[in-house]
Amino acid sequence: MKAFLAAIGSNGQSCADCLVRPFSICASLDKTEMQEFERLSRHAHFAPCETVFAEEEMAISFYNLIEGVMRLYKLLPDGRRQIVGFALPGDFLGMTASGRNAFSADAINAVAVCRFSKVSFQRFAEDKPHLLRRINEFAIRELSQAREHMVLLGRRSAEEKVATFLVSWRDRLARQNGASATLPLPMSRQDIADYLGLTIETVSRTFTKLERVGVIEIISGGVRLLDPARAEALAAA
Amino acid sequence: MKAFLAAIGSNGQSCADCLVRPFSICASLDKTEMQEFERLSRHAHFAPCETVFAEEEMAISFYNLIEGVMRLYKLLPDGRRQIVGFALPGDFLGMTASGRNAFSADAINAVAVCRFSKVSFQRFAEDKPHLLRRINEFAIRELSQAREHMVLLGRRSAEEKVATFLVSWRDRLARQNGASATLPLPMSRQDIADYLGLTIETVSRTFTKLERVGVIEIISGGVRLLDPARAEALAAA
DNA sequence: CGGTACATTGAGAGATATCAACAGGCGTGG
DNA sequence: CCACGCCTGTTGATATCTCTCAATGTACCG
Repeated sequence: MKAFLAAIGSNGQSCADCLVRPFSICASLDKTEMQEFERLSRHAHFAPCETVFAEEEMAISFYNLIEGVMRLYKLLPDGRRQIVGFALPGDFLGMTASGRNAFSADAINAVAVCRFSKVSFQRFAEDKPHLLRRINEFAIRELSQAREHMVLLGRRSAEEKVATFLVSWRDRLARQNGASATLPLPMSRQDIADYLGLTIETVSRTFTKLERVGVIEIISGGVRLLDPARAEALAAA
Repeated sequence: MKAFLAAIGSNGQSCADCLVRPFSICASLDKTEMQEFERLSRHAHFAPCETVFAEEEMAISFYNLIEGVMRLYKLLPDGRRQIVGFALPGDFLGMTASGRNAFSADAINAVAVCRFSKVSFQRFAEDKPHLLRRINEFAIRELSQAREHMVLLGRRSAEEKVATFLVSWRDRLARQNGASATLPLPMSRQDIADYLGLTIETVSRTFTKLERVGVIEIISGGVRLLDPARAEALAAA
């Protein structure tokens, strides 16, 4: 299962053989731009649970996630946590409205990123409308995901939340690896709970329930989607 | 109270005396660009409860909201509704990832918009990186609001939700009209409930409770914030 | 083999939803 | 100008879902 997720992404040193390029903002760059762009970037690696950046911190870098999964979250003063998204290879992080990060980002498993200083990135992007448009598309896609998630958080039951999560996680992974009934879930139950606005116990119970009715099989490090049609129905659109 | 909200925005025919320009994407345009831009736009008016555009519909226009308040919402197949935001004068609507609207938009009170066909807008914006960047900023700001709202939906109690809503609604209005203890609430209790992921009864009870403890006074068409500090404390950051 | 962190399961409490009745404001029409 | 009806909002009683607290189980790692 680990190998499965590790297969997403690239350990290559060069953009030329970067496996996530087609999914990343870099896909908008031509060969020459790419070479210039490559010189601006530094690879960085993070171990599981390491923090890549924290909320409220000055945001001085952009990141292209090239390998691994990250959790993006916000904390309330009393420690309650809401995970606002999981980042997968190809995702672009670091855009802010205020200059400070709007959320924190941790590595869930081993993570590799391309890091760019904002100033050099912005100088590079300045006169490249195609890159700006691509970044804009990414922002709009995230916005659309965020709104979809608001519906989940505000209006769905626990069962619908979990089913929706599994189905859309499958769909996201499928875009990179092709379809599979076996879903790796590198994040903990607590992460899933904080993503869905539930407690860990409710998530656990709901998983068990879905297994009992034959929709999923709980396996080490993930689940197998035994009855995807049923799961989609439970997700209620 | 109606006059209060109507004062936001402009009935003027020309961009030159448009009151929302400094808040809108137009602020990034110089005088010449503005004049060209003006020729691309058509004013349109919507009566309370009229739908400006609907989810899933092909999105062929962009909109600058210049007067009034709109509710932006998504529906589940069984009719459950989640309001993903309220739009105020200056807000820019119509960006999509897929070409289809990700949500529906209704006028709450009398609404005036500048409407642009996407094709002419995109032709106009093509070689204007400053406009692209401005639009990008708007998208990122919305993204940041969306994530803040996820925290509210997933992790806050009813009382915290209502208090947070009142405080941030006040702050949004203050940005346009200056601070005031009197908050117009042009949206219905049902709208507020669907925004906060609650039922109308819970919203009503919570308003009453906040009034009983002296935090607000419920008045026709809105509330008066009697104890803003207390409201902020109840909002839990 | 024991410890620790994570996950599951159970019992009970509590917050919010649901169902139902009532009140108040506003416009309409007599 | 008043009465009626409708729509929105409020309040109450009860139900239910999810949370909380607690115990047990399980996998991984030293």
